[in-house]
Order: sequence, then C-alpha cells, then structure tokens
Amino acid sequence: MRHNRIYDMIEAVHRAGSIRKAAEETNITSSALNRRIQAFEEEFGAEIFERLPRGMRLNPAGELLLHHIRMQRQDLARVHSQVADLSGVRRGHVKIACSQALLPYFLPRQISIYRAEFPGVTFSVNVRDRIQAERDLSNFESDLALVFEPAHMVDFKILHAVHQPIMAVMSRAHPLAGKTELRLRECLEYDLVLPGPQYGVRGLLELAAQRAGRKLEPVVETESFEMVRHYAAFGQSIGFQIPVGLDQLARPEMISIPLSQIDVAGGELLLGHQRGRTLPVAALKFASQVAKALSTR
Amino acid sequence: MRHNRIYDMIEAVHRAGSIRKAAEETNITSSALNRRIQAFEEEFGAEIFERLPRGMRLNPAGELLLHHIRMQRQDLARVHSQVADLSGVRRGHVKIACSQALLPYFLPRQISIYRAEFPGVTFSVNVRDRIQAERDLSNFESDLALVFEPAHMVDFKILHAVHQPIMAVMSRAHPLAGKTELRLRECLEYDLVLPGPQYGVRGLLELAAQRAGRKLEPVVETESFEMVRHYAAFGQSIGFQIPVGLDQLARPEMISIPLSQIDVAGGELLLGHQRGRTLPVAALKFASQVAKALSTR
DNA sequence: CAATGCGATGCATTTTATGCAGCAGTAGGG
DNA sequence: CCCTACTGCTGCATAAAATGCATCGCATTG
Repeated sequence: MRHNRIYDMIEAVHRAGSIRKAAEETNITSSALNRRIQAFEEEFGAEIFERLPRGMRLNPAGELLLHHIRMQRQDLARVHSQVADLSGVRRGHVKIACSQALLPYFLPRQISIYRAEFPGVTFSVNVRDRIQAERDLSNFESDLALVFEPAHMVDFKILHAVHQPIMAVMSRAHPLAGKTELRLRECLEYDLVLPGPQYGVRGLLELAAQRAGRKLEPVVETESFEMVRHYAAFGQSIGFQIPVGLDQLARPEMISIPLSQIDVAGGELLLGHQRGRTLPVAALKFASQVAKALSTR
Repeated sequence: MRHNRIYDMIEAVHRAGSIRKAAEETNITSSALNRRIQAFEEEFGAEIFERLPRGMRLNPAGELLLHHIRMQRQDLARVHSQVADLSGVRRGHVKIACSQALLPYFLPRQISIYRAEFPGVTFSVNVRDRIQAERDLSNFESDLALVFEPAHMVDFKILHAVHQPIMAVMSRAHPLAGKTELRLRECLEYDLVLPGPQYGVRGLLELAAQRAGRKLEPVVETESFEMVRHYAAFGQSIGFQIPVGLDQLARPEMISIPLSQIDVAGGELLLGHQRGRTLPVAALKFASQVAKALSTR
C-alpha cells in the first residue's frame, strides 16, 4: 500500500540500523528518507528513534509503534484476503513456520492439494525450530506455525493438536527390523543417530533415557532430519522421527517401528497462530485442511 | 495523522453519502477527493464504494475496510496514549457512553477527581440508552460504556458490575416518606412518573408489575431522569431511579426509599469496553477508578 | 422536459517530495 | 593525535504529486 509507505520506511530503518543503509534498500535518497522520518516524528508527537553516532535505534515509543505497524499491516492483509474471498476469487499468501519433520512429505502434499483448488494462493514455508517458530508468530513473520512440542506457548493459539509417538527408523536389514514395537533399551544396544538438543524428539528421548537410568550417546548428531533418516537407512544405526515426517508409502530400504509408549510417551504436534489475531481467509482455510489431514492420517 | 488522510476521506464520504458533500466537510474540492478515492481503490485492488445516481455507498469490501480503518485508528490512539504515558506525562482522551443516571452526580465527580490528578486527560461524555451505548462501542465511537442492564452484550467486555436496587423517589411530604422499604403495590396506589420503555428501570418495573398481575399506568412518562426526579419531588407522585443516580447527600425536599427486593430484584450497572480491544492508558486508568468508586459507594 | 445533483476528467497551478551537495559530529585504527 | 569512514542533518534547485477550476455525461426528480 503506497499510502502507508512511511511505515515501510520506518521498518526499513529499524532493520538496516541506519537511514543511509535503509535508503538504499528503499530506493530513495537518505535525505528524503531522513526528512520523512523527521516529519513523521513531528506529526506523531514523539521521537521514535534514538540517534546514535553509528545509526538509529528504535526507542520504547518506536517499539510500541512498530508493533502497531505490524499489527495493522497484518490486519490489512486479512481485509484484503476477505475482500478477495467475497469477490469469489480466492487469492492470498500464507506464511508458515514449521519444523523440519513436516518438510519431506506432509507440507508439500498439503500445499499441493490446497493449490490444486485455489491456484491464486501462494505460500512461504520457513523452517524453524520450536523456539524460533513461536517468535516468528510474535513478530508477525508467519501466519501459521506447525511445530512438535512447542516450548513457551505464549502468544500461541492452538488450532489443532495431534499426538505423535516416537518412531525408530532403521534399515530393513537391521536385526530389530522384524519387531512391531521396540523398547528403548533394545535400541540402546545399537548405534544411534539423533537430532540436536533443540529438537523435541531429542528432548523426549533424553527424558526417557534418564528415567531408565541410561544416557544417550549418539554416534551421529545432526541438525538435519534427512540425515537422520538416511544414515539410519544406510548403515546399522537407529534413527528417530515422528510419524508425520515419514512417508506414508513404505520405502524399500527403510522401516519404521514405534517405540513402546511405556518408555516414551511421545509428544504433541501443534498447529497454531498468534493469539488474538484474525487470520486471513486463505491461512484459515489452509489451517483447517491441515487440521483435517492431521487427524485422519 | 496526516499520512492516513485517505482514511479520513473514506469515512467522510461514507458519512456524507456523496463525494461532493464530503468534499465540503473535508475542505477539499470534489475532484481532488474523487481522485483520491479512485486512486485508493486502484491501489487497494477493489472498489469500496457503489456508485449510485445519488451518491456513494460502501459495498461489502468497503464495510470490511471501514472496520479495519476504525480498528487501526483506535489502536493508534492507544499507542499514542502509551507513548505519552511512558514519557511521564499522562495525556489522552477518554470517550464514554453512559446512561442518563450517571450524569447528575456520579460521572461529573469521577471525572473531576481523575482530572485533578491528570489534567492532561480530556473527556467526551455521550448520553446513550443501553442499545446505543453498545453500538457506540462497536462503532469505535466510545472507549467505555457505563450502562444499566445492557441488552445484547455482544462486543461488550465487562470490566466491572455492581448491583443496583430500584429506589422510589418522592417528596418528603409524601404519605409513604416515612418507610424504610416499599412494596411495589404500595407505590401503585399513587401517581407514577416513569422513564420511557427503552430504559432499564422501566423494564424491571414492568416485569415486576406483570408478575404481580398489575399494569403500570404512569401519569408522566419522560425520557429525562431529571424530570422524573423533580416531578416526584414537586408533587405527590412517585418516581424511580437507581442509587447511582441519586445524590449521596440527602436533599431537603426529596427522599428515596428502596423497593423491596421481593418485588423488584434490581439490576446490574455495568462498566465495559469493546471486546477484544486494548484500551488506551487513560481510559484504562479511569475505568479502574470508576470500578473502585462503584464498589465502595 | 428542464432542473438538479451526481461522479468523472482535462488542464493549469500549487503544494509536496525528492535528489544533490555539503555540513558537523563521533567512533575506531594506525 | 590525526585521519578515515560513517553517521544524521540541511539549503537549494528540481521533479513529482495533489489540488482547483471548469466542464462533460448521466440519472433521477418534479
């Protein structure tokens, strides 16, 4: 929206940290930008930036204002979305923050299904760990978050929750491959490949191991769930993953077996948005599709 | 805010019903205003007005947008208020919709007390019946509503509630003046002066009368609570009022006696604001003062 | 059928925003 | 201790945008 360009400028200065840097990115001269900022502060009745020798930083008033700006921009997007919806054409853009587990199969499929019906809707998918995903919602950078075992849950309004047991992933040639359920102690006899400590799966496993008086000593620790799966499928190691991250179609070389609920209770995969906001139509529709898919899988 | 003038223009056109009328009130030519509207619609991506032969009317998209505009303006006012508050100076403006009963003593006193502490805060007080008061909140025309027995309560978030029995008001020379509590049937022996049917007091009395198999036949029916009080004090009639509308100091010529709770249970005086919004600092502080005053009277 | 009120538009003018060049001030490095 | 690099700020000429005026076409109204 052109008439609110001053808001974009304020955000640009905030991001860039100085008028001159922000000026480049805004395609405007620093003098013009400077005067716009000054004029705005004049009209607003208070300074919103601290002038430091190395640039500009938002003061508390500016923080307050920035939050308002983001709120109002988001709400305008919702209005746009609703207007598009009532004209019959479904347009819009949905921004999703999700954990890695959703990337290989679940989200691509869901987005593809949704876009088959509403080709006017586009998507941004950002991989975030559970902490970052929540921050994304608070910062207005995502409409929806789809995360396993979120941490704080402030500002997080749950739209849908589904329980996810922990699955052990291994090669079909693995000695344990024939079982239908595994105990944790069985797995600990073998090499483990685990995600880093910031991930929910790891947290749940650590907890279970501690309770059993054991300690997890992974031979491979990685940030990539893909690495976990493929390393496990390749060698004699055992990896772990939640069902939503595993292909519904069985893979020839890989098998997944649930861990006994006695050892590891599993966790919740949550779909949510920022508390207190009204979602754009597209995001809302997509969320309800995802919720349905999650509960019927 | 100058940079959002287009929003004011849209509202002006909406109110005036035509560009030319709105142009006068906006101190601008109709052509300029026309082009601003057109430019906005272009940028917005949809028409927001229907062009009728006699003027302009908001279409559904426009209604949606108008709501957003009002929301965002209100939220900006809150930001302003919070900014003023963190700079130490308490400034701001509080818009109150209240029923007539609050006018003679209660609100003037409360506002005066508040302004003694924060002279930078100004007030608008609008007299509204309970229906209109709620509409005022929904339309963003008031921050707070203080009403007796509100009707719908949609969009109405209760901040404080206090029970109010119905008081009979009469001259000290009245035959019933000596009693400490009155039954409804006693009152019905005399001439009644009552507020119109849109008021809560009347509704409660009608209900009580109906239950007793009687009918209210006022000799004077008026929209003015002041009229009720003074007519009752003057002649041999009985008027009715809630305690908050009566002077705490006894008046020489007038007396008020509670109706028995057996006959008329009384009703709730509610302080509230629009559901889902964050009040400006000044309105919030004033509301908490009023709540305190209501509960300790 | 004329009168009235409406939104839209072409064109000249005024107002506003922008770009350019240069100022003063501060932080960091040799 | 000075020098460089970076900052925000400002005077002035210019470019861009908004506005006002006059007018058109259209639909309703009396």
